[in-house]
Amino acid sequence: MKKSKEVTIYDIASALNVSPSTVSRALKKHKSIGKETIKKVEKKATQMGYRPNRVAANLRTQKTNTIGVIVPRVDRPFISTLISGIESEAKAKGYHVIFTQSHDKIKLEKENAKLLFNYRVDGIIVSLAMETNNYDHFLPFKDKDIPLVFVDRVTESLDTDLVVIDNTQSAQIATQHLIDQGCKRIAHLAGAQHRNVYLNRRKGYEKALLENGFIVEKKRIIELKQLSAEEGYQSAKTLLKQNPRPDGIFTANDTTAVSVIQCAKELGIKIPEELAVVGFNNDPISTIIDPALSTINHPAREMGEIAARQLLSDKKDSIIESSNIIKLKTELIQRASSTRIEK
Amino acid sequence: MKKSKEVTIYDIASALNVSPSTVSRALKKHKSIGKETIKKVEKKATQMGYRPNRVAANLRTQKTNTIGVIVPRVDRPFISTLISGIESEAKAKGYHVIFTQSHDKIKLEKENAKLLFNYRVDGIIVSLAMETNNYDHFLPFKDKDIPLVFVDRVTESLDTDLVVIDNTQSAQIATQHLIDQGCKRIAHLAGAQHRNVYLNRRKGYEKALLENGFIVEKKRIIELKQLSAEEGYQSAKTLLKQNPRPDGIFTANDTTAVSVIQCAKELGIKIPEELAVVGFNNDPISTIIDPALSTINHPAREMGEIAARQLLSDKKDSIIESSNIIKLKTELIQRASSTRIEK
DNA sequence: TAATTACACGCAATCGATTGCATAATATTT
DNA sequence: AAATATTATGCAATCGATTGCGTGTAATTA
Repeated sequence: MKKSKEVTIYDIASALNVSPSTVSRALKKHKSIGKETIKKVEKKATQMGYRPNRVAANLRTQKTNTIGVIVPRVDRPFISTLISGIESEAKAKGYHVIFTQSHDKIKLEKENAKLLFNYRVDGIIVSLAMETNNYDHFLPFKDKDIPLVFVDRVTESLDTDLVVIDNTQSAQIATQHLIDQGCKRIAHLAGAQHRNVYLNRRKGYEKALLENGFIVEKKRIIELKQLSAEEGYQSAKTLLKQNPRPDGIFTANDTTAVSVIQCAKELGIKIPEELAVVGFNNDPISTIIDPALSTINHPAREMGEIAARQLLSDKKDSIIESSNIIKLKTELIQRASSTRIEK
Repeated sequence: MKKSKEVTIYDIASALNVSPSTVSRALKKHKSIGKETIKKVEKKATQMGYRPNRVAANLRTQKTNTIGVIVPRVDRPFISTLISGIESEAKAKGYHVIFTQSHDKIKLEKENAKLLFNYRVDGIIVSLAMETNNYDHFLPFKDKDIPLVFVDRVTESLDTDLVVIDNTQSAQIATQHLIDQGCKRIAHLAGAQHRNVYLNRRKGYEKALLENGFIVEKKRIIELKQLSAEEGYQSAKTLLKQNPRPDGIFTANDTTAVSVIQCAKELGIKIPEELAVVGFNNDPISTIIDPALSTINHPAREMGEIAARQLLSDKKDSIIESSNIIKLKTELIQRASSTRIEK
């Protein structure tokens, strides 16, 4: 198999007896090049099978038209939808996406940040690993003025743009909803408390309780490291053995909410009559579980799109050096798992 | 905000009074460089905050250490897991991944192929768009001897490596299972028949029927364009209104299988007693639906890993110019939706 | 001591496209 | 007709790292 040689603008140039600069400009339809020449060059280029070498162009222009993405892992509904949004928006603006996974490990997150930097991406979008508690690996980006946007799992410590939802308010609404449905003993399955999203969801839960004259009871709050199905199931067991038993549970994600429902079903506890459940994320599984799960809809795709838009918006123009915190709206989706009172 | 200047090997060189080539080699721990010098250079490099410019290196070496990926869309369990596998394996071999989505449109697939080519990726992995029926946009890769691997939704027409599962056999096993459970009238929700995966699943379905002395009835096979939940629901309605009604359904994916179950439940049809259902993919929803869905487990992550491994394996060494078709094993996961006879 | 080998490093070209600064040719204005 | 503007194109440096080839010095061998 013969590998055909790379065709460059030099080849086109000599075939046409013009200079490489003319070819370069012609291919960009630069106005200083004659119409005839442009046509000639374009024709020859396709005829010779020319393909512009972006690597060379990138080196010269100091721009790669590529953005890097670091997420915990792509095989989760929220993240894959988020990424899909990022990719769509980036593509619309002529950018490509290099994505990497941290697998929720700070070590991998650091490595990825380094590699993306070395690839000279024009910006990066990050959703932090569960583990991450130090943010120095992002400093080189700040130092070089490379746009950096955090999404969902964020930190404010770097003074960058943030795209988030109002976790506190969402959780408060979810909890208030349980209260409105007549729940008296509401438990909460929380996530790692050093991650803003889970901390705020817990805060919202507590806020709702307090505003309604309930007390916050420690034994009704369980913090889970990963919010996995297994953890959810175990915690549900613990909670549902309590006496008196919780009659409502708000969980920090849908995965654990589903586990709660499954566990309750096994124990013969009726949902929503004896136990009302509200999750968070509006994952596909929330509509499949029976009874369907009430949950908070997280606008994943929009978050991705906005993050990309924010990243690629030309900040240089504006004199204001603001670090925006963009908060997107969520909505409570009420389904059977929490509907005791008909609307 | 002052953007700090790029530090290059030239800067390190002049700071140390050595040549750039020495710095370059020292950073690579080239054996022809003295130990002392290597240490000096490394120290200075970190001290000056040097970050190698991969773009420049890529241009010079004609290698980008990047592989491109084109998939229909990432926000599906199978695909996101596949990608996760690709990324993990690629990373382990020092490669990065640029991924793109075709959204099941050939036009986008073409654009993506072009862009990835222009970025001079070292190889690409593709899972075809639903629409794609012409493969010329991949010829430039073949022409330049850039490794090209198709996964799952493949074509044999380009004589490349393929990573697939045995769809025919899997479908046959699934259908045979329904027969073994006593089903007499087995229907099939099929996917677009010009895509190998769906064609073969249908073939396997038919094969099982014929081998058991059943006849293949057209009215029991419905071809769906997208295999979406809505399509699945509508088709289920159609099938379940037939007289006599099917007592078993094998669907080309889990999404539609779940729709079938939901539809049947609404119609008061008992599963699995009156209707046994088997899906395909082993998506998360298959364990959430009640009754749990029997399905074919698709080794998504392994497929991604193997595709990447295959792509990056050094073919140059081997004299044999084989285009491998790697077939991975699947397994039938029997759950309640099809269990009439206790094992 | 002379000759050979090993070691450590520098020179300069190269990868392919871009672009500021000429320059030549033609067109327009005065 | 001379001066100026416009149009079309070329020259050559540049982006930053890599690498084949060459060379000077020190170490080893005959």
